[in-house]
Amino acid sequence: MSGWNIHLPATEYFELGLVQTQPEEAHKLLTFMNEMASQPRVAIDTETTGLVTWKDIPLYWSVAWPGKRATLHANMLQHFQAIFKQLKKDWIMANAKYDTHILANVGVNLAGRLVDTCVMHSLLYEDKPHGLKYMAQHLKGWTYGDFQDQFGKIGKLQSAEELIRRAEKENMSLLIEYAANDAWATWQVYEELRTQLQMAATHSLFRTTYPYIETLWDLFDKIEVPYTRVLWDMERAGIKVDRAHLERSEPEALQEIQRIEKDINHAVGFILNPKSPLQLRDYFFEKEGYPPIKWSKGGTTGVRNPSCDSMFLEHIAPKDEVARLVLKHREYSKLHGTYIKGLHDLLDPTDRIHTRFNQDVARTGRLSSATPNLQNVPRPENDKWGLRRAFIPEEGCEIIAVDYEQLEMRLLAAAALEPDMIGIFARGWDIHMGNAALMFNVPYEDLKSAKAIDKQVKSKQLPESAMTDYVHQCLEHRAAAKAIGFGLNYGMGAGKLGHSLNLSRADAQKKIDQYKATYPAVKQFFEEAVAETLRTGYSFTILGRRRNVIEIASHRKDERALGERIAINTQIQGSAADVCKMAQIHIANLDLVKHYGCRMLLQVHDELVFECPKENVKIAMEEIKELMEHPFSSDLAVHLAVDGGHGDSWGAAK
DNA sequence: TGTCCCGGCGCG
DNA sequence: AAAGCGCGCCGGGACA
Repeated sequence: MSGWNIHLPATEYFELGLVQTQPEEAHKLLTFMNEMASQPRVAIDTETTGLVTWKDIPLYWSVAWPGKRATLHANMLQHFQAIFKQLKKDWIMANAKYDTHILANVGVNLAGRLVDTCVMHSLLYEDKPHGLKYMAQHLKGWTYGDFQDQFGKIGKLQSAEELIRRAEKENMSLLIEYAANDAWATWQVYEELRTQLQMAATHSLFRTTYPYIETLWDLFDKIEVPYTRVLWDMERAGIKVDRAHLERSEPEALQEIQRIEKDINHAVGFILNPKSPLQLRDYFFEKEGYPPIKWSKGGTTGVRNPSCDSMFLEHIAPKDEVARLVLKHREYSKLHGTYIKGLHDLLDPTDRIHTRFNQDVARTGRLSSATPNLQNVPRPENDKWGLRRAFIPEEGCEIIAVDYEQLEMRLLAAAALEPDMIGIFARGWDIHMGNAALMFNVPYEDLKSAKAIDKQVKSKQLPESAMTDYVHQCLEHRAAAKAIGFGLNYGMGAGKLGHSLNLSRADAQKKIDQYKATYPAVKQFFEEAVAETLRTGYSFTILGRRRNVIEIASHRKDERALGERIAINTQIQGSAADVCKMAQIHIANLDLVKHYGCRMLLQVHDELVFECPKENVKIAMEEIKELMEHPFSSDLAVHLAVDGGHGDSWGAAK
C-alpha cells in the first residue's frame, strides 16, 4: 500500500443470517442503511458469478462513501430496494453498465445516475488504461491485490463463482476486504477525477458550445453521465436474431468453404491451409516466385514479411486460379467464423443478442461495440448470406434504421465555414458531384446526367454508345472528388489517392491541389487544426472533448505527419460522434418506449436502429429524425440531413 | 490450456 | 521515401 496516506476505515460486513439472529447486528444495519440513504453519492461494486451481462448475478456487493466502507452478502440486496429506488442519487462505479446489469439480473434496478469512473478517466487520460486497479495506482498511489492473484485464475477449470465459493470457506475475511477495497478505491478515484475534471478547462471546436461546456466536468456531468444510461438501456434490450437464419446458413457456408479447400489442394498439388499466412507466403513467393507488392508492418518484432492480403491476391487473380480461390475462401470463412458462428454462440435464451457499447475506448469519443461487435456486420453487397436480414424485430414490430447523410463532410463544411461547400449542401446536391463541379469547372447537371446515363447503360436501357468520352470524364470527375472528399479527412496522400483512382502520383497531387484551391476555407481549417494541436497539444471536438496528440511534436517526420492526420481527423470524427451522442440522449429523453413502445437498439456511428410496434413506426420515425437533425440548442451552418427506412429486418429497413 | 502477437478484414 | 482515421474478432503460430 505504498503512498496510501488516506485513513482506511474498518470494513463493515452484513449478511442476512447474522442480522436475523443477532439484535446488535440488526441495529448496526439500521444505522448503516439510514446513513446510506442520506448520501447523495455512493460508490458500489459487485463480486459476481461471471462476466455475461444478461446472465450472471451478484454474490457479494460493496459500498463506500466518505469515511465508510462495507461488504454485503447478495442476500441483503432486497432489503436495500428503497435506497436503490432513490431518484436523486449518484451511483459511482468502475465500469458502471456492467454492475448495473448484474444487479438488474436479480431485480435490483438503480434508479439514480450511473456515474462511471472509467469514463471520467478516459476524458482526461484517453491514451491510458481505465481499469480500477490502474486508476487507483496512478491517481492515488494505492496498489492492492488483484482478484485473480488472491483467489486464483478464472478459466475453463474454475469459474469466478467457484473461486468465490472456495474463498468463502477458506478465507472469508480476505474476501470481505477485497470487495470493500474495490468500492473504496472507486470512491477515492471518483473524488480525484472529479477535481481534475473540474479543473480541466476546454472549449468547443466551433468556439460556441451547445450546450454550454466550460470544463471537462461539464462534458462528463451533462453529456456522458446521461449517455451511460442510454447505452445501458440499449445493451439491456439487445436485438432479436433469427436463429433459424443462422442455423440454415451455417452448414451452407461450411460446405462452400470445404469445397474451396478441396479445389485449392487440387490446384497446388499438396495440402495447403489457406488460413495460414505462413503457408500462403511460402506458396506464392517461394514456390510460385511472385514478386511481393506490399510488406506487412512488422509490429513489435519488426519483422516485415511480404503480404498475401487481398490487394496482392486481386493483383495476381486474373492469371492465378489459387489466388482467386483463396480470396473466396477468405470471404466465406470470415462470414462463417465471425458472423454466422460467432453470433450464434452469443444468443440469449430468447434469441436476443446483447452487445457491449464501450464509452471509454475510442480516442475520438466514438463508441465501440464488442461481444459481439455489432458495428461491423457486413453490408448486404458483401454478404452472400445476408446477415443484416437476420436481425429482426419482435412480433408485431418493425426495425427502423435512420442514418446521417455525409455527417463528417457536413461538419467539415460547418466547422471550416466554407461558403461554397455549405452552398452545395444547402441546395441538396450530391456532395461528390457538387465538389466535382466546383473543382473541375463542369456543370452540375452534366455530372448528374452522366450518372443517369451510366445507370441506364448498365441496365441495358441505353446502348453502350451513349457512354461518350465526356460522360466517362464526368464519371471520373465524381469518382476523384469522392475519393478526395473521404481521403482528406484521413490525411490521405497523393500516392494512395493515385492508387485508388488509377492515376500517377503527380496527377493525384494535382487533384488534391484543385480541391484545396476550390475550398480555401477547408485548407485553412486543416492548417489551423494542425497549428492549434501543435500549440496546445490537444485536438478538440464540438462538445469540447479533447485528445492529446503527442505525435504532433515528435522529432520524427513520419510520426509528426501521423500526428497531423490525427489532429484533423479527431476534430471531424469526434464531432460526428458528439452529434450522434446528443441525438441519442434527446431521443431517450423523449421516452419513445413509454409513448410508442419504440426501443433504441443499436448505434453504428452515424446510424441508429430501433424496434417499434408497426402502428407507431411512422410517428416514431418522424420524431427520431427531427431530433437527429437538431442535436444542439442552435443549428450549425449546415443542415444535418438524415435518411431513414423501416422493415421486417435490419437488412430490409434500408 | 491459456496467452500473446500477427496478418488479415468486417464496419463507419 | 512514404505518408489512411477509428474500432473488434478470427485463426494460425509460438510459447509457457
